[in-house]
Amino acid sequence: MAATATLLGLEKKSLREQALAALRTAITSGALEPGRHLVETELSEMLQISRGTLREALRQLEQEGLVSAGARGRLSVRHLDAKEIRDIYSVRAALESLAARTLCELPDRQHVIGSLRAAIQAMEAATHGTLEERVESDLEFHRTMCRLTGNETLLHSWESLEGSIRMSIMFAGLEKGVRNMSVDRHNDIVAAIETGDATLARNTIREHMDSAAAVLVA
Amino acid sequence: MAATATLLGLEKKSLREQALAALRTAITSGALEPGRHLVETELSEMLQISRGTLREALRQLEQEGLVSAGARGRLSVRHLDAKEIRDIYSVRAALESLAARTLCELPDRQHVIGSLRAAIQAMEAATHGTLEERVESDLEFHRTMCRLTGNETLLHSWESLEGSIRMSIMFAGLEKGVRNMSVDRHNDIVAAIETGDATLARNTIREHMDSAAAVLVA
DNA sequence: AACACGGCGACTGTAAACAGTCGACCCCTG
DNA sequence: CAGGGGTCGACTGTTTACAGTCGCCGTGTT
Repeated sequence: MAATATLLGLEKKSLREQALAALRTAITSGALEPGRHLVETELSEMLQISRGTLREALRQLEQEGLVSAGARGRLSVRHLDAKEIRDIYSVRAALESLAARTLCELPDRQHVIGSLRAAIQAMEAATHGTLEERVESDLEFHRTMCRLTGNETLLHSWESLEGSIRMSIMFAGLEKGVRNMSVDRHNDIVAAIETGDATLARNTIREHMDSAAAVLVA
Repeated sequence: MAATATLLGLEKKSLREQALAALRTAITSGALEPGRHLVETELSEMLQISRGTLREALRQLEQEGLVSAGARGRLSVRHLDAKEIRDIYSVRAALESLAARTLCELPDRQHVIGSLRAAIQAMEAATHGTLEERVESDLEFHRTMCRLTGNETLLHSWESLEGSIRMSIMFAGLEKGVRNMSVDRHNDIVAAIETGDATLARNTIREHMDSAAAVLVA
């Protein structure tokens, strides 16, 4: 039963994880605006947790690049300019290109294709949902792609970047983000993977990323 | 003066940073062998720091992939098998390919070439040093390459992977690691960047990574 | 002998207290 | 009025103490 609960993601989350999630949401939603100075006592009071627990969460956030350290350990919400967004998307493109290429090289891609198609359906289902839901389903597709490679390191690296990606979308303005989630584009990616042509898949990903980044910094 | 001290890296390191460095060294040197269960009270006593401070360091280590979490927050030193090493090197190759490609696209690469050549000279100087020094100078070359792109996100991602890379080298056995640092290979990389041919540079990096990974898992 | 149960020890999760440091502001002085 | 010095307040760095939980082991029962 315990195992089932774990598999279903129902296990009690530690306060640290809750705090981490809450802070991520607060930052990517803009509740904590870029450049905002983060005061530990303030946050611990807001989240109703102790500073020690909070600090652990902040370390992870720091590692994810959502908060940056200033003088004497002062933390503030990271501020992204256009160049940084392009840089983030360059790295994202590199990682997802690897993912696509890896998937192309799998002998049996049926299961992969199926999972990706399911993720796209989830995106379609969210088409008329809130913006947050649409972004979420979009990221879920890409995360799934990385996960399906079976390369844990790749998945881990992508997830470390995920916060920055979310922030890019947030920072570039919410309306702009909408165009970033066309279902067609994602179908192209799946189709490319289905053919098994690694070069094609890589180029499709790269174009997808380039256009997404272009929209965000336009 | 304070700025100078900072630039020279002379600023007082916090206990957390010292602990982090110590733990990284302990793990990559094998003092804490893979699979080893990490007990907080044990480590805090060894390092002469409090558990709270230690836990912050452990969070970072976890994010870097050097330690993995088991049931109920139990941490242990990550165990790498051959597949994982290949996976790590796949991601490394993707990141460094991006770095090389980015450098190729710079209009003025003279400064870059100079810095890389200097890094190679440092490697040559370390040829007859200890194994640790050779590995260090090797990694320094690649880190420099990432840094010179000016893409902070890329550098950050690479540094997040650095611990895993070190662990790969350690895990695969120390003797094998030696061949991993041929100066010639690195000269090839610099030469490729100098030509400005992004495809050539990318392929050179990829070959370098492939052969390195092949040696490690042989 | 097998099994259920209860106490115990080992660890992690969390909180609260203590210490040190830097900057701002005010007062005092020339 | 300008400058020096000192006090105060706001934070972060670090430690110590407390609570909860799980597994182990011995014990008693059948």
